[in-house]
Amino acid sequence: MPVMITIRDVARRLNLSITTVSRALDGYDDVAEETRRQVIEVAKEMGYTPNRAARELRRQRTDTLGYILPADKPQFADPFIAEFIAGLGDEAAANNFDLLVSTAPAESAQEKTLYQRWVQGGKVDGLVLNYTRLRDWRVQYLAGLKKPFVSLERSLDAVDFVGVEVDPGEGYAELIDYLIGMGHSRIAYVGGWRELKIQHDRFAAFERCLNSAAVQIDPTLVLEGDLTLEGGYQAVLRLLSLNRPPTAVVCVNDLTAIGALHAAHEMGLRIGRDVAVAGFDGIMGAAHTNPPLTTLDQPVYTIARKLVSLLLGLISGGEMPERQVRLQPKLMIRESTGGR
Amino acid sequence: MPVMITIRDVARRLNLSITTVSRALDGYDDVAEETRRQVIEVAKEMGYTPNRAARELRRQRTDTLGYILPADKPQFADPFIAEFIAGLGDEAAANNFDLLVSTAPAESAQEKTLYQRWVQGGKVDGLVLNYTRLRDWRVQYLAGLKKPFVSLERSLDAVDFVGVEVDPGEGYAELIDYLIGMGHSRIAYVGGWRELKIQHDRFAAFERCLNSAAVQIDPTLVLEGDLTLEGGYQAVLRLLSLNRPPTAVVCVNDLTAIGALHAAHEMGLRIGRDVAVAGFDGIMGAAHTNPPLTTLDQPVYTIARKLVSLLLGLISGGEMPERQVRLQPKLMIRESTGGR
DNA sequence: TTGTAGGCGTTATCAA
DNA sequence: TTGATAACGCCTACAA
Repeated sequence: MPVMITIRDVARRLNLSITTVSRALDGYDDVAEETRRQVIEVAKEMGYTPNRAARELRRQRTDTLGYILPADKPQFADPFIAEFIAGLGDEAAANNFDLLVSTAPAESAQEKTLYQRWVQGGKVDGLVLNYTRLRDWRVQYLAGLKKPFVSLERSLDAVDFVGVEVDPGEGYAELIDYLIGMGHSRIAYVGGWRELKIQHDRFAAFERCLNSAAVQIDPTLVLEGDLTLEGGYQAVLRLLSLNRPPTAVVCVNDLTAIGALHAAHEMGLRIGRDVAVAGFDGIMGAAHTNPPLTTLDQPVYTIARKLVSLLLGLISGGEMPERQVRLQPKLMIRESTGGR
Repeated sequence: MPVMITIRDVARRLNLSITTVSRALDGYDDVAEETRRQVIEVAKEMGYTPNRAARELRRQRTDTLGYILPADKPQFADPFIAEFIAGLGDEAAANNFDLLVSTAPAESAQEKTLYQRWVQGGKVDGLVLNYTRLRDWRVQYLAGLKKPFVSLERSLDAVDFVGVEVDPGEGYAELIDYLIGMGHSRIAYVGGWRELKIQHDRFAAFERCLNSAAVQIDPTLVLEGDLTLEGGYQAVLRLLSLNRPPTAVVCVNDLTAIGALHAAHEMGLRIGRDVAVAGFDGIMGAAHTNPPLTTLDQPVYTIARKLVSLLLGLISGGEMPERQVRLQPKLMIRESTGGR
């Protein structure tokens, strides 16, 4: 058993009350300067660190934020997730908050148990959601308990939405215009789970753009992946094996698109010439795929920091100068679609 | 402020004492079956979850394990780390423990503060270390406080070592034999920070193998990377620009090797013919690089689970049937070195 | 089988 | 400027 040094030990050593020690360390101004100096010195020398559990119990807050990745397995290897978590962690740390991260399959019993443990068990002061579902029990649950949360993309359940939204409309308009300009008319879409807000929004924008350009959407060219590399790979293998395969594949995210690159490669196609591939996200590394990937770039890291900053505002309960942030992704044209 | 439901609320609702409720929920056998049934039902209905802070304070343990990734930035995108953390998390979860993860640059003040906060502040019951340094203050610190910890690779400071070690000796012997058999004599090594135990051990094994095969080591062919893709890329660009470039490059880990593949690709070399590249780790995806990567495969996920299982043994303080686990990596020959 | 009461280490209120 | 004291919510020896 490691020795635990408590505030009592420090107080005894200095012949002070624990009250004074506590206040000296917390920077209250009703402590004599000399006393404070001594307290800080001795505390440091003794290696005293306040006990988290005790402090949390007393203060009724944890200075901890939570993020539960909705995935079957921990997909930290997904660069989008890695950037996202890095952003959350950095902004949290910058405000002296910890970030608790875990994983649970979307809509699973496990997911509900985990949220309940964290929320009702008081493990976190607030939560960040992403991969929001159109109807999202998490939103209803948290809103019902008045537990602070923010989300990337608003769910239809969100009455009082605080978070960040990325509008795919203009970006897709640009992308589709460009693809059509390159002579494509058989354009496929590899999406994600249909309940996902991003899938819904992005595919709707995609449809809208094709319609307004009077280009037919062939239903056999619309496939559902799972946002992973493997999903993109499998879907595009199928697409390219069709009698009349597409000449361009628009993917709901970059990972899917990278899987698409693999598939096209394996089928012996020249990417950018025989078939065009585009992604969405602008993850680190998208510029360094083979060939470099055309994508709609959104500042994932910055978005994550913004989400935390909004969440902290919500927790502290003060005035919120802004409650929603709306962004446009930026089209990055690279060789996977034949370049400019 | 979200409503917090405490054990008191449940007790009041049932006209029972909190003692009885507590014992009913914790499965003590001195509770009437009927009482227990009611308690469980009402607790569930009210959405009661024990307050973590209170429970931890009372029990003087947290059922939480910690892992601090020694890196400048969160490198969750590193597949080795992703697998490692997944293993830690899964084994922890299987034993009803949480896993707390954070990042701090090796040897930084930030690293020390974080360890101190977690250890002295009682945030975690035990810690997992990897990327152990030859002289590692973490080992001394934790051993001094008698705080349970395990490590992947033993530090020279570890008096009473509990953890997993992977011995590169035999694997490298096989690899070097094979490379020499393929006609290579100018073999480069791209390593990591020299204080790292894995760098020390792997490079020592590499040297030993070349010596016993009476192959000269050209010092200009030994470079220090940083275990990242970018580091491997830069190092190999330099190597291949030498007047007398190497014909084979052995890398301390797979990520470095993948960077090496990029560099060789960019220099227009045919990998596996003009230059051979080998890695170490056997990360997911190593078999799917272009071309597939020859590597020394170690079961990262399993190692991580084993580490946690050892740590839990240490924490519970019972008999430890095994305190050290030693493993041999397995040579996987693929096209990046020309295949068989 | 159930209840009473003490205390885990902190912070905050109030009095000295 | 400092100190005594009462919670925070839970678990558990001990008493009933």
